[in-house]
Amino acid sequence: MKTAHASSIFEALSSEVRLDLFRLLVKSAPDGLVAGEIARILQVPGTNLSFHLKGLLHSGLISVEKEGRFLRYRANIPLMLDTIAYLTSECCANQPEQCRRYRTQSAVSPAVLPDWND
Amino acid sequence: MKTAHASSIFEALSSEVRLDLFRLLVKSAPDGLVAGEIARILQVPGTNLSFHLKGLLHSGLISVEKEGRFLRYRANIPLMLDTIAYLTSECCANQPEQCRRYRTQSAVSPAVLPDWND
DNA sequence: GACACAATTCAATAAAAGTTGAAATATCAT
DNA sequence: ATGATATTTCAACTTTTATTGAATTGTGTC
Repeated sequence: MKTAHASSIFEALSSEVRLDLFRLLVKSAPDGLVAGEIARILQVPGTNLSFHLKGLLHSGLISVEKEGRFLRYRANIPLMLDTIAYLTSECCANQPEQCRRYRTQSAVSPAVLPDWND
Repeated sequence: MKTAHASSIFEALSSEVRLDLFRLLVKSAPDGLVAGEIARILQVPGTNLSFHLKGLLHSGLISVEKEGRFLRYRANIPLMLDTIAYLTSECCANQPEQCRRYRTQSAVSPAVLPDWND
């Protein structure tokens, strides 16, 4: 995976609306959901949902299929697996041993992380 | 990991400059690099680099340590591993079997992906 | 055909992110 | 103390992203 594509995928996941949306589609796999259902579940105005769906589509993280007058969206799970593989390889580049050393620990002590309720 | 933190991490990785920066720090682990070295390697003006370093710092993906008049930055690899774990769990939520089915395939045929040279 | 429904596009606006040069802060060397 | 170096902060500006209501497109139903 190229860096440009990877950063576009992270860009797509960088909004809480879009992250929630993608997670919802993952949970709804393999059937997916039509736009109206998504809007109702996520409590997002349709026009705004379209905006975010377009962002996810552009990254390739979701796909769409026409179904009568509905549009059905699905998560592109293989691409997510590729993204995970990219992250894994970038994270451990040149030193797989280093990641192995960390793998059993927790990420970081709470004190050094920003407060996510701000 | 909370959704808000996860999306903030993806936000941090959503810029190619910051993604390159993070990858550079991963390759430089565990020593890390001081700001000046990063600026020289990545060919980014110091003032702009500071801006992006702050973003990565805020997400928790990198850490900083004072070293005389230098500031040394390091990748927070455990947090990246947590992020990978988050993605893995979100991606396969409620259907680990589905991800297993995909794992040996390639992500998607090139035709349905946007052109990343645009 | 006329009407209702699903969803998008458009236009306007508000808010946030990115970039740059100049100024400020802090440390080291003489 | 003075000057050089490392890095950040500040202020101004440009660009991009997010949100919303109104208008548009396409499909199904009567």
